[in-house]
Amino acid sequence: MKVTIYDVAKKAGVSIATVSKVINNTGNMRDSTRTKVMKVMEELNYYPSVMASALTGKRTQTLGLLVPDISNPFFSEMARTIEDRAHERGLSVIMCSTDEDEDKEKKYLELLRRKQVDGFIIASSFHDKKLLQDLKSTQIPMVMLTQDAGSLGVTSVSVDDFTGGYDATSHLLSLGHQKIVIIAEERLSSKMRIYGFQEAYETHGYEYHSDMVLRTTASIANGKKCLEQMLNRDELPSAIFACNDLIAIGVIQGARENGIRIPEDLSIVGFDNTILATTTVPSLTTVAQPINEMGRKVVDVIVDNINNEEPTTERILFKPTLMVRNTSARNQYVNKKMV
Amino acid sequence: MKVTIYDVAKKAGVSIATVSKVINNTGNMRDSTRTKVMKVMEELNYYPSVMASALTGKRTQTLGLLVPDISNPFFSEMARTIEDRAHERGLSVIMCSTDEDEDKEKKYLELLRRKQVDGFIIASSFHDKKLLQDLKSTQIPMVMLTQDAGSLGVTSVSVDDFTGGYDATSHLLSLGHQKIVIIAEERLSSKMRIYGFQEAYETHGYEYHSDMVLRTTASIANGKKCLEQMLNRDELPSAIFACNDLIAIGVIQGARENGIRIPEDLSIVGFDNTILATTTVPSLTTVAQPINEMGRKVVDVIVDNINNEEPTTERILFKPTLMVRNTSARNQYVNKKMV
DNA sequence: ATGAAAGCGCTAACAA
DNA sequence: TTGTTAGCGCTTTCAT
Repeated sequence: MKVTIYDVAKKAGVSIATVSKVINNTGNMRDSTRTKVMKVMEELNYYPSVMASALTGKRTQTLGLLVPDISNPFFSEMARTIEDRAHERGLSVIMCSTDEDEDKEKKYLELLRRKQVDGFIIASSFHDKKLLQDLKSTQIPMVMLTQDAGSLGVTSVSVDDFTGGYDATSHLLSLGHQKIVIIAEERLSSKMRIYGFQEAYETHGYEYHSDMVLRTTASIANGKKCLEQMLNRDELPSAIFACNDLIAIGVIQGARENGIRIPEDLSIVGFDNTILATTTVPSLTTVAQPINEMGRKVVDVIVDNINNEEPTTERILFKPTLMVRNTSARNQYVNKKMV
Repeated sequence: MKVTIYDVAKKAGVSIATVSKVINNTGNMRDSTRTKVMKVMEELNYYPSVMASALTGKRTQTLGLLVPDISNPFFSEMARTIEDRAHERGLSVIMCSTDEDEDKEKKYLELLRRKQVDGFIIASSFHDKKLLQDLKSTQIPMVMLTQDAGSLGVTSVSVDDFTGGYDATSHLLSLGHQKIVIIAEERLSSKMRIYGFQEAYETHGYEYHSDMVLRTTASIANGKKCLEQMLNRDELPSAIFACNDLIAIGVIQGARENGIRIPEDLSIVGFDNTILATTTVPSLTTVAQPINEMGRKVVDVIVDNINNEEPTTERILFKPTLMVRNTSARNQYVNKKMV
């Protein structure tokens, strides 16, 4: 059977209170006692039960991480740094991929609450804002990741999506592209990128039309689909700004299959700078999010929230960096004109 | 404060025992009672504590997943299917990336035991076999994933690595390559792939030398390093079989940077068939592991183990599939001879 | 059909 | 310095 604190106490000839003290390294006692107890714990291969200790009001030492899809490299890279930092801070993490599905959001949130996680890191956008509101009212620490909390009044760690969108678009615009399509997701972060897109258009003195925006969800297949859709409608622009690398890769693949040369016929800029951006050919021009710093920061913030009474409501914005690689080039049409 | 079973009982005007029964859907009681209690639970927003219930001998309903690195697409794709299936079966999963580091292996194993996970899925290879032996002796259900349990006598879910190695090598050999280098990891699965490699050599009537084997750990950077190392020593073969896609991609990148054409000058075969295999150019010839089926199966096996007294010890082997794409081609040298 | 009470493994006063 | 004891929120016999 499982070794309990009683077994240790008995074998060490002390009370369970004493054992508890050595486990938690609290209280005073003779050195010899501490040593003896530790020795017995060792011998018995004793592991204190986190369950039991959590039940007495201590923490469960686990974090809930909600992401849209852990198999999306952006989130798996993020998860990795979160996991590492969490472990450094003494916490484990339970992962949940919501697919941004309303039922799963609810289900996983409830599940994690039942498991009494010490805090939530929410990188998945919620359809039902009320769920988040409810969660907030429970006082369980929570931090939004990759999406500004905005109205919710909750701490968030994200990249400056507006600027990212602006930079990507400016890059394309200054390359002579005038007809650019932005492929966005249905999330707040995409919305901000669209605003950045719009702002860049206006700054450069061009006119922005809302029909430059295409919506989809993050996957290679969907990126390809968008490209084909444009092709069928004979509306292919000279450049595409995809709101994440997965979609961008899909566009690249679709282009290749249809004999469209990149970047000669079509320029593409992605977002995230995942591993995929460097392994594709041509390598992908994309907006980098500082994944490691963000992952580390989000854990530090949630740990602070767990340890302090007062929840913070700061909105932490990281700086995006445009990584110019090989899928973006000067608009041929403009070139010809100039020649 | 947190809503407990007592709050529900009080408000519903029943005892906690009754509430417990409706939670677990056990025992008999008047329909009206059950309904009333459920209504109160709803109103109070009551979530039974998994902690407390686990303490009374029930399960924690969580699985521990040990992988080398969750940001490796192979493992993140695997984690995704595991997570999904686990949730379907009512379990959550705590992820731990060990980096195949001896200290982390030990630390995470202990951590997960303290958290009383119901079972372990171990996809990370352990340096210290004794840890695994100890774990096994605790009777906590465990399943090895992507590595045959072999001597341990524990259930395992893996791909037939020997055949995978054999197929990849045969493919290359029959393409006229005689000098092939295999880049392997320090894991059991790699070892089996090497044996498959060796077997293919022998079957095809060629001579196998142990200096055809290079060792490294899974990363793009390491793959590139291996390529450069061969280059420096002027020992570049006409084909390389990398034991996973990450390494293969690194080799491709290294080759490109050094002006080596793929597949004209160098053929490459990877292993795993991750998302990377399709996004690189040329697309990667690789040995596919049925990730989804494996992930699903491993959860089903562990759940069975949790529910039954008797631990199983079956070794489940999935069939690998060679995906011939564009990084492997006929050896030029042989071609010329034939012409 | 319902409830009282013991106990799961641990923590934290409070006593001794 | 060490031990006693009352919970923590729940399950589960065993009474009623």
